[in-house]
Amino acid sequence: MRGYNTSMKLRLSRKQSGKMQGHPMTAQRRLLLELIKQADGHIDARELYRLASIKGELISPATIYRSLNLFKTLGLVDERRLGKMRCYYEIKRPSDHQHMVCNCCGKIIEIESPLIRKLVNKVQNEHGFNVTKVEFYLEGYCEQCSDKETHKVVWKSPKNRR
Amino acid sequence: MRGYNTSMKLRLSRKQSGKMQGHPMTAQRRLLLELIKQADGHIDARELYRLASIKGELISPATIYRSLNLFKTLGLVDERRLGKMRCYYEIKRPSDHQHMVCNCCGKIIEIESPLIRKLVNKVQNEHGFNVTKVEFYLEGYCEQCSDKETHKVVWKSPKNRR
DNA sequence: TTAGATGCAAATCATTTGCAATGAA
DNA sequence: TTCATTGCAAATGATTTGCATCTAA
Repeated sequence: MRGYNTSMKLRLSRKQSGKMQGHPMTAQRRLLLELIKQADGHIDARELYRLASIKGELISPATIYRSLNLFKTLGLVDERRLGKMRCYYEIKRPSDHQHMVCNCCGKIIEIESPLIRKLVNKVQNEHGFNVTKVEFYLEGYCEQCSDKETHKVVWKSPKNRR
Repeated sequence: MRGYNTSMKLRLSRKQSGKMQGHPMTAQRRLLLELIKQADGHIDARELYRLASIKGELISPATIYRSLNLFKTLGLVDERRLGKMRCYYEIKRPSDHQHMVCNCCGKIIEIESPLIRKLVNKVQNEHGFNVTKVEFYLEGYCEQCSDKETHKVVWKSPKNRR
């Protein structure tokens, strides 16, 4: 029995869809999914908050984390922890791909190789282990940064460590 | 093994060695390294604190973390983050080995395969990326737990999540 | 003697949670 | 209507840091 909010409230509540696998599709969830898609992979909670804010849609951190957890549960997004950094989220894709992060510029490079699948299968058979998640993560210096020879300096920067 | 110490102070300060690559070898550091060695891999800060306490040697968390960081810098230990869990430490070893963790019982299985090195080399060459750290981590269910069919229940337990 | 280490408590940082208010279906 | 979601603020839990006090070399 209340009308639309004119101020900081979410504008894009168009109710463009019904439920989401049994869970209500809210404006916040729609926007978050949207942002994750647009981000083209590798976006974190903080960045989602920032982008939403820029769009004039303030979503509380609690909601962001709760939504991300829901998306994970529903299999809509994948969560990756790259190094000691916070978690990154990306729309779930069928292909196996892993990541490589540059310590210097922070660039994230995706890698894909049949060797990964092969390795997982091998391990799975040898140990009778039922693998549900594969995390192959490489850290180092990308081509450009390897030339700069500024590693040590930047590598120590708190900015890159957390 | 307990109760042989009356005061809370560190007893084993025998100054059994000089410096440690330029850094003073203190009783705390000696004990921590000792514990990490005895742990036979995969021990975390909390467990180190607990084990030290049991021995009657109270080492402050701050010192534990500071020591672990030093050990890492000196290349004495390796730090691994297994899943969302806290970091685990192990004495540095020459061989490449990675880990597989059971979601159900928490067991940590080490895996080793020439495929890993092969994969890293391949990626390195293809992308001109200078790899400094390899983290290959598998999550799933070990042989025993796969049979139990109690996955869902235990899997959700907060105990396993953090 | 003295640079560097320790302990303590307070500070960070990411994430979670309790609860009352709000909103989707 | 009704139950799930949201926002807020407080709680958590791991790790870090400032500072005064110790201690290895």
